[in-house]
Amino acid sequence: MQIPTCAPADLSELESRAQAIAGFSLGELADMAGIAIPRDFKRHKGWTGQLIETWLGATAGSKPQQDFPELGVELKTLPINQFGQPLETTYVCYAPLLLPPLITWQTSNVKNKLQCVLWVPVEGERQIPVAERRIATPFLWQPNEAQNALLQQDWEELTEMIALGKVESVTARHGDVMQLRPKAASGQVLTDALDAEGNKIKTRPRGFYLRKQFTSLILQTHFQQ
DNA sequence: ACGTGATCATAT
DNA sequence: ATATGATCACGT
Repeated sequence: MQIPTCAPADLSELESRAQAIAGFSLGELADMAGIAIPRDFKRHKGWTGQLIETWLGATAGSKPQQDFPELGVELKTLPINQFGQPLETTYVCYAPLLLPPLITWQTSNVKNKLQCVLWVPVEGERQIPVAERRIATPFLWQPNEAQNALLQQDWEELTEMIALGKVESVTARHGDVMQLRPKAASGQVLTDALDAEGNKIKTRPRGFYLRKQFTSLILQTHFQQ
């Protein structure tokens, strides 16, 4: 098995590549790719995601769009426990705090990113050495009507808060399936936002995250069928 | 025990 | 500074 040298030409090629790495350990995949394996993720938090990107042929780099733009697919690795339940929330995208005036759910980055996701569940329990953690079964997901409605509802609630200049009163407790949380290198990083009077303020950058309960439902729904 | 808020590495 | 890849770790 070899690292692909180009992006997958179509959806079936992406799916084949994903199925091909299922069952392998992170150590095996890293060795075959000539990538060093960290002892833990304290200083290597995105390591698994980048390893899987390499194996699937995603273009490296940080673009505000999908990982496979020509296929309209976003890649997400998801750390799971021995029962197949998510261990972490899932980052979706940066949250604009100075809202484009005509933004709607339909035109939002969240909707765009979540239209089609290739989920790659990976064993993530800290007791398992990084090299021994295995890739579970990857699968493509598109939100069904109910899931889409939940996401839209949360996006609209959170976006309205931002639009009303109430970013700083939003906590991670808002949102049923998706939350807004700080997303930065440290608590000292500040970006522009608006207060309730429309004045520019400085606040911590935020990102949208999917709650574990929601990604757990996605896994359950997929694997029960 | 768990989720929230904080944090780490890297590219542009 | 923005944005990607996320997990860490403390307070509740």
